[in-house]
Amino acid sequence: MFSKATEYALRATIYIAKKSSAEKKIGIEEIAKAIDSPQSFTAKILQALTKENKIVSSVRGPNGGFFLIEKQKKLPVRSILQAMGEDEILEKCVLGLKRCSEVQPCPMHEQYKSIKQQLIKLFVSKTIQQLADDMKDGEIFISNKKQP
Amino acid sequence: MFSKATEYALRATIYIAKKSSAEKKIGIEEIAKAIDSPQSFTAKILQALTKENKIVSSVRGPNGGFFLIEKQKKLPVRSILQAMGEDEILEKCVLGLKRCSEVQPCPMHEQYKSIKQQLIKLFVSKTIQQLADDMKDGEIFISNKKQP
DNA sequence: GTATTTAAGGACAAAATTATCCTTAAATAT
DNA sequence: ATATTTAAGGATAATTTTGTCCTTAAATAC
Repeated sequence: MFSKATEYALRATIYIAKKSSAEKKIGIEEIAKAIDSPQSFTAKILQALTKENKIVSSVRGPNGGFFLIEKQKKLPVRSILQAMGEDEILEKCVLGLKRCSEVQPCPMHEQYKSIKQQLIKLFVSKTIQQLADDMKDGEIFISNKKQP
Repeated sequence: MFSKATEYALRATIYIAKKSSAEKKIGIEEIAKAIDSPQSFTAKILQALTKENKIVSSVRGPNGGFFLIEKQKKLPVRSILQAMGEDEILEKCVLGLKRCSEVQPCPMHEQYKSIKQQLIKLFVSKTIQQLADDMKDGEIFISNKKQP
């Protein structure tokens, strides 16, 4: 569905939301290990998400790292897709037709329509915070390692 | 959602299903023009779909070209994804986690589950034939050109 | 048979994506 | 001030995806 970059962006942001706060920031090394992603590449991605502090916040130096302010935690998950420039996936025609629409529908359009709407709704209604909160019980994970 | 290659594969196969038969085969030039795809690249893709005549049939020489036999028209759309090696997209975790499952769900798993099921159902239940048939009325299209 | 038409197949090129590494800048601690 | 820690940023490399072009093979037409 999404590119690796966007998958890493989603996982990293959720992990940061869960594990950190303005008081307890979190470093790139821990993040990359936790979400099982290539560290340097993930750093680049977080750099993008941190641009203008849109999705993620960061500070440099000792005890520095990444974190989310309250406002950022309340962002819909879709805003991560937008920041990654991969938002159009949710709107796109399954067959890749530029003109596919209600006026000029492709053969999949009618049936795919409701699935698309649900996808959009999911990514708009769920906030970063909510996903992080869901993990609190320890029954929901964001790692590729086998849970004990 | 899908790679360009798979988008072209879907569009080309549907177009062939609609426009051709064992009696009236259809050439790569017409196909590529009709579905608005790069001709040589599309040829390569059809080559793959024609391998072992799995999804598409073809013959060379004058009046040769591509076509579908009845058996092929009845294949589910998903078989095109499978032939393109992109079938896993339907099953994959949205966050790209290898271990995401009912036992070890990611934070999106529960909500994405039903969307995934609908996606799979759509691609399994719809046959190539059905998509081609839907276009018969001239109210459903597979082109990027503006309809008059 | 020879020429023509059309897909098959191989080699290669361009572009995008994924990934690494090194230097720079900012913040803190001493 | 100096050293240390950590993200920011730039350069570059590897891989995958997308795309083109040319030759070969098969089928038909003559």
